[in-house]
Amino acid sequence: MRHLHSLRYLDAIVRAGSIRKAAETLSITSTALNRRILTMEQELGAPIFERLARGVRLSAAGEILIHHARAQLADMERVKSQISDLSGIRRGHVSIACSQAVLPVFLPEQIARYRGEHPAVTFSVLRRDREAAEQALVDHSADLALVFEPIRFSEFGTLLAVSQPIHVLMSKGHPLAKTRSVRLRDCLRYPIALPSHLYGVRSVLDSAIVRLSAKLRPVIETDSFEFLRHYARQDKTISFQIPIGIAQGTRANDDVSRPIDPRDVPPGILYLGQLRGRTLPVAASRFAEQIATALATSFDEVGSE
Amino acid sequence: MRHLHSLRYLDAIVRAGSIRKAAETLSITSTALNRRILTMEQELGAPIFERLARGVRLSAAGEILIHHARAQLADMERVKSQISDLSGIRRGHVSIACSQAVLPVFLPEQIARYRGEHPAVTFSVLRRDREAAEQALVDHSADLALVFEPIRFSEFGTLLAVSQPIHVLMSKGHPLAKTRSVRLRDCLRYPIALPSHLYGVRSVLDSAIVRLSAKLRPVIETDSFEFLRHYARQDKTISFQIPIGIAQGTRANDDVSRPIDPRDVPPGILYLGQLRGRTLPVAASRFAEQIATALATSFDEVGSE
DNA sequence: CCTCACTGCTGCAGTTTATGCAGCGGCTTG
DNA sequence: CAAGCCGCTGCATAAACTGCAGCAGTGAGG
Repeated sequence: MRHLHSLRYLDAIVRAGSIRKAAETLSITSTALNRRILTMEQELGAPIFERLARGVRLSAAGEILIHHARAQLADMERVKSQISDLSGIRRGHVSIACSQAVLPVFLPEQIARYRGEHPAVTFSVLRRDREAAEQALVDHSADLALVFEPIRFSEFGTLLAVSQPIHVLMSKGHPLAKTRSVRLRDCLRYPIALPSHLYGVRSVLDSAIVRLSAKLRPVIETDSFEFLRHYARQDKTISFQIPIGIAQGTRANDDVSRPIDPRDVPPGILYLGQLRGRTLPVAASRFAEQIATALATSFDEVGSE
Repeated sequence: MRHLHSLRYLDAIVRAGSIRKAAETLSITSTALNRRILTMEQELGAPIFERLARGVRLSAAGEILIHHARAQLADMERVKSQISDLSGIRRGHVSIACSQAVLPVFLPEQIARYRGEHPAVTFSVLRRDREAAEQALVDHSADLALVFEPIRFSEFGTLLAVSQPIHVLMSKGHPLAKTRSVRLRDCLRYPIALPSHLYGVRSVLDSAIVRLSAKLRPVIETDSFEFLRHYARQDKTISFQIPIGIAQGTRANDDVSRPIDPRDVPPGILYLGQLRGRTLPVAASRFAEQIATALATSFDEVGSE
């Protein structure tokens, strides 16, 4: 819709940090962009940006406005998708911000399944740590978030929450693999590879370790689970992961996982959520329903709030 | 803001029912308006209006769009008011839809008081029956609603609810005025003037009467409380009203009011509310706070929901 | 200290978009 | 069947937007 161009421009400037850069990405001249901002500021009666030597920064008024603008843009998408839906065409776009754990198995499966039914729907998958995921909801760069142990909750509207007990990951022949369930103390006797503090698995482990008045001494600390998994296969280190991140039933899998005894480490929680109070586009809403049922059937649901 | 013109036009057409009529009220030609709609429909990929011989009517897609448009327009007002508020100027506009009962005394007082502090704020007061009040919230023609015994609740977000026992209204010398409280049966012995079924007072009375297995036989039935009050002064009829509608402590008042015994007629409830989930403009929000405290101090608050 | 790269901003000209006028055909109503 | 609306279209005009070239201000780096 033409009438939203100003808002799109605004958004681009905020993201780019300067009018000229934004003009490039929008493939118009900085002149046009600059003028639009000037007229908007005049209409508004207040400056939207502070002018700095290296670009522009949102003023207080601008902060309010950009929030409104992004909401408008997202809402327009929703309207369009609802109208498309009216004529029977299930098209649209779903953007989802998620923790790494759902990337290898769960999300690919789910998206493939959804697109099997609705091939006209496209997806964006944003890998975001737990704090950034909520931010993505706020600035409407994501419709949905699927996050393990999120940090802040103010703008997060929970759709579903499921329990995710921490599992120990190791190669097949590892001594810990003998028992059904593993005690945390036993883990500490082996070299450990850990995800960085950004991740929920780590924070759950950390607080459990504190209660044990022990200390985690990781041999490897990384923010790539990909690396973690491959490394554990070579060295005899152990690692940790949550069930949704573990490929179940794949044959060519030399890795073994065992749950940690819940007395030692309480299960973490995986949240499916959206921006509080927002009405999602049709496609996003349907997809959310799908993964909600998928989650609810595979894992234990946790009473929300 | 210029970029919202299309939405404003859209809204005007829906209200007017035809493009030509709307064009008049907008003081542009029908050509321009028509063209805007056509291009919007093209951009949208779906017709917004059905064309009839006598004008236009919203299509299904149009219904979705107009809802969005009105929300956007209202939200822009909110943004503007928040930005004005930033620079310390408390300006803005508050539109309130309300039952008649608050018109004579309560609302004039409250608005005057608010405008005493913030003279730059302007008001619209829409007298709406209980059903139309909620409709006004939905189509954003009102920010707030102050309604006695509303009918539907789906889109109504309650801010405060206070109890309003029904009072009997009569002229000074009336026999019923002797006691502190009046039984309903006693009222039935006198000629009665009643508001029409549109009003909450009537509906509360009606259901109470049914329980008494008696019948109301009103001498006068009207939708004007103004008339009701003046008539009761001349004839010896009695009438009914809720406390907030009764001028308390004014000297030049020949009317007397007595509460009906709560065993006969349970108190009705006066609701202050807004559109569920909407963020109000600053002025409306402040004003709502003011009347909420005013209501809470004068009357008994009722646990919401 | 000076240079240099980068910023936002402005006057002018060209282009695109929106508007207004007159008029057509279709429909309902009296 | 005529009158009165209605939405819609071709054409000319008015308004808005865009692009080019160039200016002044600012901060980083040598």
